[in-house]
Amino acid sequence: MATPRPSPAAVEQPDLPDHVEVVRRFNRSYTQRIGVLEESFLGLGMPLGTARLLYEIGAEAGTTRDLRARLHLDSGYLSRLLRRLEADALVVVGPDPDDRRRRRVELTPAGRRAWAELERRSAERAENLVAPLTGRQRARLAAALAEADLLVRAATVRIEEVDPAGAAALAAVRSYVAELDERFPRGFAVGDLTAGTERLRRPDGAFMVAACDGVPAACGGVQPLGGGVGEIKRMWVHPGWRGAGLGSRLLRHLEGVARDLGHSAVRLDTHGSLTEAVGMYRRAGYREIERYNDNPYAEHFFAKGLH
Amino acid sequence: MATPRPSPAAVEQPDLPDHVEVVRRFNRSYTQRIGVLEESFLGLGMPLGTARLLYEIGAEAGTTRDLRARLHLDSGYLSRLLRRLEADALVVVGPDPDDRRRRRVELTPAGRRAWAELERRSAERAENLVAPLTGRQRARLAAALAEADLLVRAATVRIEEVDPAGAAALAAVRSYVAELDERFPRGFAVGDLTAGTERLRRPDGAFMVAACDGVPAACGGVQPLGGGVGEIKRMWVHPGWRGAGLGSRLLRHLEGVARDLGHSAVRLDTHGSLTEAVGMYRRAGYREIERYNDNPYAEHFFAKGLH
DNA sequence: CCATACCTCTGATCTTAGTCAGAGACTTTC
DNA sequence: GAAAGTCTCTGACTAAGATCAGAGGTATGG
Repeated sequence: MATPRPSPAAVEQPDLPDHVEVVRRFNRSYTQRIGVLEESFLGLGMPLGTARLLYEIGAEAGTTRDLRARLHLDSGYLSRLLRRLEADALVVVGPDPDDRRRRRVELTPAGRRAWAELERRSAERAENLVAPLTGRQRARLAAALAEADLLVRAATVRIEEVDPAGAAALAAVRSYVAELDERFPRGFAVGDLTAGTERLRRPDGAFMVAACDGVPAACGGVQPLGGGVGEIKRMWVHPGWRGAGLGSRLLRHLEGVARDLGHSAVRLDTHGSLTEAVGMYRRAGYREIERYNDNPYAEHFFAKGLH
Repeated sequence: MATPRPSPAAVEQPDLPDHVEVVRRFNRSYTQRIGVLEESFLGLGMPLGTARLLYEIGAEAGTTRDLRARLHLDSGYLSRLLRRLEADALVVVGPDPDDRRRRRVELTPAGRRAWAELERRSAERAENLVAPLTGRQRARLAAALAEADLLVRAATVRIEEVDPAGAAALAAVRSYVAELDERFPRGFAVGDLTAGTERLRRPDGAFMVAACDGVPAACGGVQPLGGGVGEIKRMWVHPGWRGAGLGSRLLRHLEGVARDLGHSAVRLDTHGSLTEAVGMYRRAGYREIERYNDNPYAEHFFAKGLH
């Protein structure tokens, strides 16, 4: 955890330097120093939009549809940009074998070279930034940025309701059971992941996934337990995201969903080896109760009223 | 200091996550989430460039020349933007009394209202970013960003040679002697700040200032002491910048300047109450020597050879 | 007080960014 | 196999960003 340290501006104007002010101050100085350079994304003799598109294709090839979603571009505009890249022989556009209405975009060898050059310049910029710092200061900067990155990403992750048997949900649940299998002393018997998902569906249940850049970051669902009680199931947070409050946020969200579904209380069970989870439930106001099911993997049972 | 924590990506791709990678990763996620919104700088019914200009004028009125330098704009382009703001009655442009070739730009009351609205929206954006976080996490984010801000700013400060009797140098030196007066047990007698500045000029001396956004962050000079020895004088780092390595950087820079000026060693004196400075000199390879002058304020004397 | 340098503005011109309606190709549904 | 829906592309267009040469004021040094 970084030591709160008076920033140069705080010294100048010593009035309430609350969290919002720190964020704004950082935005200004950082975007001025980095963002402005970002705009000369290239000097590759290519306009910004074109370069960004090339960079995105290089990161992961896909259909024009994917690219439009990733970069928030108009279909006509994207089409034009692609034609430009095609004219420069940096990409090839062909029909998607799966659905021939769509078109797939891939880099040519020349495109890969141009992409590598963008990569190189981007890395060079980052290197120039840290160059004047000593090793210790670089480590401090890296630690501070990594911490900020985690929290900013966690703050901007969107929790979305999905089909509990759909691709997004199953990807998250697969990570979940893989971790259980690894952490439980005797492993975890992986059954059919789609079994029992009907109860996690409307009208009596729901399932949520929080994904970041397509990678699942957290998931969890509510299913009916009868008697106006809901049960929170399959709650999981990606190990890399722990400590950023994503779990508490998701838990609060699930409680709200349970309330909307008409439940007046929620229960859940968990294994003792999931210490972070047990701690989080306690902090969130859950009280430990007697065993309420015959789940062989469960050791702790919690409940909370939804007033 | 923030705990190095595996970021979500580091979990996915566990290969060398060096400092450059952390910076690049942060750039991507941060600019995607903040920078993109930054572009819709407002939806104030005003193009981005115009809004940025209005914002800059509001932050500090000045001549068109200043504004051009601050925003890196072409003179013709700026003129056009100003006319637009003038047409909307947000600014008034008039001749600068000091030099009637120049023109001063100021906000009208309506302009101040528009500027306040920009401020409000900018703060709102920062608030929305931290809104999903708990109080503890907000504090962590603020601390991490403040730390990163300090280091990034320190890394991007440019050290420039200036006239030791010029405005930039005197502003820094004024801060320097004000601090000496405050920290020395019996105060510091402030004389004429321009006295003795000739020796800090070429060909035998030099004076450097590191300024950030017009505010002096650090200063220091070299003057001849005779016998191929240079003396480092008036070295000072703004209190808000200490701990970011700016002092060591400046010191190294001054040693390089002294070498270029033909000196083979440097000396300096300092007061015992400036503990940070004493520590820094020791870390930079200076060894304590006998008193070499009659400076009544000096208690410690250092020297270092310039091989 | 004249020559020179400086400063801002205007007009002309160009590129980039972004939007929209509709044509044409393909897929799904009934 | 026709109708309806989906997807990309084209043409037409607008606004914004950016640059340049030169006109016409204003200062400064001899």
